[in-house]
Amino acid sequence: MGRAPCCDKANVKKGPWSPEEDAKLKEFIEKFGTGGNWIALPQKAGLKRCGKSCRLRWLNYLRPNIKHGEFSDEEDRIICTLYASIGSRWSIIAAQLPGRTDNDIKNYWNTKLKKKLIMGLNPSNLGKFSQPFSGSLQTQPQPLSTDLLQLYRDYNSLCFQAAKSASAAESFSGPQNFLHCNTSCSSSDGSCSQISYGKEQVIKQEDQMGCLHQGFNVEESQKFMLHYGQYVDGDHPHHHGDPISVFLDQRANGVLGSNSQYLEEVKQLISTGNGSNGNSFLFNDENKTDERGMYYYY
DNA sequence: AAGAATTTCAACCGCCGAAGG
DNA sequence: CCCTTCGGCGGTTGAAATTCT
Repeated sequence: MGRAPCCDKANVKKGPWSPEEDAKLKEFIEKFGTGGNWIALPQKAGLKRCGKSCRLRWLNYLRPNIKHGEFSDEEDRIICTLYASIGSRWSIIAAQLPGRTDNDIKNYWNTKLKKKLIMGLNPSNLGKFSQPFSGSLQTQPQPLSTDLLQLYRDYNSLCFQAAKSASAAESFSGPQNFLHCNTSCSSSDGSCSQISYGKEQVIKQEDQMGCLHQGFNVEESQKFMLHYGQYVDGDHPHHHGDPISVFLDQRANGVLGSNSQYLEEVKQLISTGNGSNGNSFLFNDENKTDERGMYYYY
């Protein structure tokens, strides 16, 4: 019954690949292909590696036409747009970026792009930019679409709906964070955005004004700062429970709409080339475009 | 210059659906 | 059906590199 075990874990090498191992694997696959069986491949190729490890090494590093190095602005926009639509479906996102691997994109998102996006959503940063920019993502801020504003509003709305009912709050991580957070926080530029938590909250005036200038009303701006502040404080790339990720994942997973709806959006995006329009990345959602604003990411 | 802190990213882990037996 | 393996995927880890103090 069944098949042979995947590999003998005790006799399998782990850790970084040596140039010799890389050469063996590359040579074998170029000569014989994978044979449709990764588990059997290492033995045939004379490698003391698990089949899964070989597959990963080939797909992420050795296979031809892999693109290494900086992501372009266009690639950034595609990743952000697709992430906003379908969440962390890295393999689907990678399929739209020739030469990029899902692992690469996942790392890039978790270490750089997400930060840029969230920095851009912080109203205290918005005031720093009086004019929209175009140009390199690394050196200049760029405008975000109003849809990201809408994403954040959806998120805040969910938080407050959920906060009204204990059972809802239990099933949604955002409100729990919101309700139970009791730490002080400061924005990344060192200015404190939030002075206290609990029922009495004080929001730094200029940050509120930043929100208001960007189309938030007073209540929204306060909600925004509360959520944003708790993420920025102690932010670390290994922490993936930040509000915007949780929210985007839940949205993509159907909390705010059916998954198929967003997959449809992706298909449309790809076919129409939307999301690569000038400096802002936009995706069509006729229900969520009642306002326009300009947001930035570093 | 040196130690601490932070960031990066290759690689591993574990789960899941599909399919073999 | 049920059990098992395989391939694929997303989440996570940790060593190395880089930046900060």
